[in-house]
Parts: sequence; C-alpha cells; structure tokens
Amino acid sequence: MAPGSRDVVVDNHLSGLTSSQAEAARQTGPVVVLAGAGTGKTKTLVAGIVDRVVKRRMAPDRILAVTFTNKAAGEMKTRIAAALNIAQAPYWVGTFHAHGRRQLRTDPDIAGLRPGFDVCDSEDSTKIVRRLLEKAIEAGVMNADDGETFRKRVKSVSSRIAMLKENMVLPPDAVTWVEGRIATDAITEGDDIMIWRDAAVLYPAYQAMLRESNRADFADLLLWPTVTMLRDERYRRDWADRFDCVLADEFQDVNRLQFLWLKCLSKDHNELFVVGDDAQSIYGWRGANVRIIRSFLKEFPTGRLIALEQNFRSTGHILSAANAVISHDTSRLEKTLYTASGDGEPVDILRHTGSQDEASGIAAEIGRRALEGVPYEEMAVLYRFNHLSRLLEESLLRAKIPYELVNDTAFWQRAVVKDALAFLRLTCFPYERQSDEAFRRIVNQPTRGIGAKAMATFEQVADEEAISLYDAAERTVQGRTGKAADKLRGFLDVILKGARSDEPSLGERLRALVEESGYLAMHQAAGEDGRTALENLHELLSLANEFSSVEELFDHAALGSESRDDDSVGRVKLMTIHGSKGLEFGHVFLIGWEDTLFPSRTNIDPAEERRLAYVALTRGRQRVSVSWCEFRRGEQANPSCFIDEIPLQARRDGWGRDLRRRTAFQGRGVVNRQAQREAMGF
DNA sequence: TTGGGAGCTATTTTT
DNA sequence: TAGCTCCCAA
Repeated sequence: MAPGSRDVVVDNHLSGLTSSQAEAARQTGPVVVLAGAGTGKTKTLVAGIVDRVVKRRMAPDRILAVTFTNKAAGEMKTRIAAALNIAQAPYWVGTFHAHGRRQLRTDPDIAGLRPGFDVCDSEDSTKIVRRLLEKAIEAGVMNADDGETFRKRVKSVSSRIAMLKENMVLPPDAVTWVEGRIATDAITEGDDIMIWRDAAVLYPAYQAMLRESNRADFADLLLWPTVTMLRDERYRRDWADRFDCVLADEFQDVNRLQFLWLKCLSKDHNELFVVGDDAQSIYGWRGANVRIIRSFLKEFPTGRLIALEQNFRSTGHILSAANAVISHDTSRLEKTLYTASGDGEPVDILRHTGSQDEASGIAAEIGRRALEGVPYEEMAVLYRFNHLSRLLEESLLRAKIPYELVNDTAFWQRAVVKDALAFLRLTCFPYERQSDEAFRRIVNQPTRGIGAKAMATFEQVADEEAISLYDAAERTVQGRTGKAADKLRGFLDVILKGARSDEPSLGERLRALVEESGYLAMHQAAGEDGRTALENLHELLSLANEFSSVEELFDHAALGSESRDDDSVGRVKLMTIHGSKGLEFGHVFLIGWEDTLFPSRTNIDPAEERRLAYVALTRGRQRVSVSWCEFRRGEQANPSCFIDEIPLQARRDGWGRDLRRRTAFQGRGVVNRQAQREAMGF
C-alpha cells in the first residue's frame, strides 16, 4: 500500500460531507447526532460506519447498527455495502426486533420458551388479552363496564402491557409499579387508571399464556435478552464482546427497553453513535420516549452532541414555515434549519368551502402540475387521519390520476394471508398448544357450524386435559353424528393430511390446504367481494415458494423483512403524515389543516401534534400546499393554529377553487371506484 | 346455536 | 372502507 493511501480513501469517503457531518462520522465515544429533516442523517450514519471500518479498522461484522423499520434497514444495508464496496451488507445491520429475535432464538430459555417458538404480532397479542379479559369479567374478578367499549378496552389494555414491558417491568412487579405510578400522580386520568390496573393484573396471565403456547410477542424479543444481560454479566459479555461499536438511527423514537439494550451492548467500549431528531418524535403514543435523546448528554457526560442544520432538501420558504411552527415547542433541543438554495415558491395556503371541494381542488391541482411536467410519483398528499383519503380517492379517480394508497394494510397483516398461514401453522403443530390461535382462526372458515358454544367445549376439554384445541376437537367429535360433526371431521382430516404431507414446496402445501378445506372456494363463491382476497391468496402462494422452511416463512410473516419495496412509479402517493416520515417529494399537499382536525385534540401530548406538522412540512422539496376547509362533515371550522404560525412572507393565501377553474381536469358523474381502478390498471 | 344482515363508528401504527 | 356488535330467523 502506498504511503498515505489510506488517508486518501478516508478523505474520499468523507469528502462529500459537510464539516459537521464529517466531524460526527469521525467522533469516538458516545455521540448523538441531532439531524434535522433533510440534513443527511443516513448519509452521516453510513459515513460513521465507513470511518470505523476504513480508518479505525473495525471488522464490518463487529458493527451493530439498528433502525426501526425494515425499509430503513434495507436502505441502510444497501448504502453501507455500496460505501464499503462489499457485496453483502454486514451481518449485524437490521431492526431492533430482528436483532432481538436473533438473540432470543439463540437462548429461548431466557424467556421460558422452547426452540422453534413463534413470534406473534400485535393482533395475536390483542386476542390473548381479549380472552383473558372476557374470562376475568366472567369470573367476576374484573369490572364488566369501564365506560369504554369492550373493543377499545381490550386494545388499550394490550398496549399497556406492551408499555409495561418497554419499561422493563416484569409480570410479578406490574401491580406494584402501576400503583406506584398512580400514587405519584404519573397516571391521573380516571379511565387511564382503570386500564393500567387491568393491564397490571392481566399481565402475568398473559405472559403465562404466551409461554404455554411457546410464543413471544414483539416486546419479548428485546425484553428478555435485556433483562438477562442486566442480571447475568457473563451472558452480557457474551453478546457485548461481539461488537466494537453500536449505532442507532431514529434515536428519538427509542423506548427505555431499547435504550437499555443498546447500553448493555456498548458499555464496555462506550462506542455508541446515535442519530435522530427530537423535533420529529411522533411515536410517543407507541412508547417512544423523546426524553432519551434529549438527555443523552446527561447520561453520557463525556459524549458529544453534533447538530446538523444545513438542509439539502427544501426551499427557504418551506424551511421558514417549518422552523416557525416548530419554534413554539420550547422543550426541544435548539437547532434551526437553513439552506444554501433560494427561497423558492411560497407555501400555498389553500382555503376550501367544504371537504368535497378540497378533494376535487387538490385533484385538479395535481392534474395541472402533471400537465406542467411534474411526474406523478413526485407528488404526495399527506393527511392526519386515514379516512381523509376517501374523498380524495374519488376525486383522483374521476380526474383519471393514478395514485397509490401507501400502507393501506400491510400484506402480511391481511386477514386472508393470516388465515391461510393459520392452516399451515396448524399442520405444523396440531397437537401442541402453539397452534391454538391458528385453530381458533380457521375452524369455522368456511362455516362448519362451529360457534361460540362448540368452541367453549373445545377450550374446556383442552384446558382440562392439557392438550391442544385440535386434539380436543378430535376427541370431542369422536362418535358424534350429524352435519356439523361431519364437516368438522372433514376439516380435521384436511389438517392431518397436510401435517403428513412431504411436499417440499410451501406454496403447494398451502394450495392443497386452502383448496381441500374449502377456504378457497369460499372466497371464489363471494364473487366480486372475494376478488381482492383471491388476489392476495395467489400472491401468498407464489411468495411462499421463496422460503425454504415454514419457520422462515412464519418469522417473515410476523416481523417482515426489507425486501418488500414496491416503489411503484407513475403514481401520486397518498399516506398519513406518520407514514411519510423519512420520505421526501417534490410537491406535497397537506390536507385537512383545520382546528377541528389538526392538531388532534385526542393526542395526550399536544407538542407531538406540532412535531407532526413539522414532519409534514419538511417532506416537500420544491412546493408545499396546505389546505383547509370552512366546513367539514357539516361543522364549521377554522384554519389550524399551525397555519397561523407560518410567517406571511413565506406563504401565499388563496381559494382552492381559483386553482381549479384554471384546469381541464374536471371529470363528471358518479364513479364506481372498483371498476374505474381496474379500467386504469391499478 | 349459528349464521348472516343491518347498523354503527372510526387516531396516528415502524415491529 | 372495514371491522365490529347486535339482533333475529332458521
């Protein structure tokens, strides 16, 4: 190697960076990079990795890098591999959950699980809670009416249990912990107190249920490894010794559990590099704790905070609008975005008379910009609530503008997909309680006369004999005659046949199951209603063939993976503001900015709504249009307080209808959305 | 006891 | 739009 060649390489890697970015990448010891929107967050993180590998000679496989989403992890992998010029990204780059799963799969017993445990998603967790709550009410242990609908209560309790886990509270300590929080007024609201108490009481039973059925929920994946690392120094060293440094993205969204996990793994060398933006913390309701990034330096007094403030994404006007809105959040870490590019177009503030008017107005404006040469995929409409997309969809269809509803319902979450997988899961472990949830899901799909009563019998037999529901059903049906019994026997036989199958292709096995069980026929018989279901089913069958084992398939279904990026071009994107975090578009339309909708009154933390507005505004590169309606659902409304905060010199106010008049994009008549979608090929 | 239809109501949703 | 809950007929 020629003298100095190494430095040349380093310079090459850091040369495309600003001085703050490069400084951050070169930092040793604990460092928090406070990276405003569009300031090159991921770029800096990747540069940090490159610096550690190239200059500090760390082996790529001894670097732990975590993110939250599969998409972000995939992106990070690609960029790291490219930057290091290696074919495959380092092994330990992935989501918190994927890492936790690896750790737990290595030693399932730390969570009281056996090898081959399943990971259950929040829907499964909620179902467990629902059954426990029903039982508790039935037994008179718990209040029947809580002032809330049962459904809402179940959801709330389920999410509180997850929050307990994220606060490192173990089942036996839950009641004490919650009572302590109530005593210190950390929990005050009447309803909230009840929900927390419910959660504390049900948590041990919930955990027992998971163990019994050999399943782990999302929080378990990180909880038990962390608890064990804190308890057992040898275990901790075993894991911590695998890494020379630890990096985390979107650090403003970590919860206490994730932070402790990171600390356990980095405390020996203190090489903890985190990147985030407290002004973009919008997941507090999901357990994210923005105080962790804000107090990073208190936690690590020797650490460094480096702020990235030069924005490379948006125009000056967009940034001053965003800065103005976020400046009212006084608890945030100080930082002000600036740009070297010009002011650009002012932010349009569009006033509409009603929501119908807004929808057609926005659609028309999108059409007009498309005529001006803006590609559809460069435009996005963002809203606070999912239901705001409805009217807009209709207007877009009418205007023949292709669009994509992002994150409608994730593929693996869809009922058909979960049903089909339940068939497969049941064939894997018919005689183990691990498959009980799968059994409940599909015994009566299609209907076989198995209702609440029959299920209660199966549950009872299963509990008494300590056998699986499948087993219980098999025993119960023995010797019975009649239509329902025959149908049930048919179902059980299909499962048993599937269990004995030595068909190597998972797609084939699935196909046989859904065909023979009548599940496929059920959807076929539904005609138009079953069409999407059939499409999803077929997609699943071909997707299943890409997996070499059922375990792999199930893991993927629960946690997903970064491979599924369908960046469809030529379509306007419609999504919630939450869904847009981390993305950018040339032209952004923000709808429904009324005092009745946004800020949403139901958010416990008003500052979070403000940060949401900040995220929304900073998605746009060239143009941002904010729209509000004088009337929505018959109620009068005023512009959102966030609109008032946008400085006059950065905005241009006008009526949405003035824009609409200038365009030829108005279609006519009522449309059948499904038919039109098909006609347009999407 | 089941199954199906009517009717109601919706936060946001990385894993 | 969808996903539940409630109610009634078979």
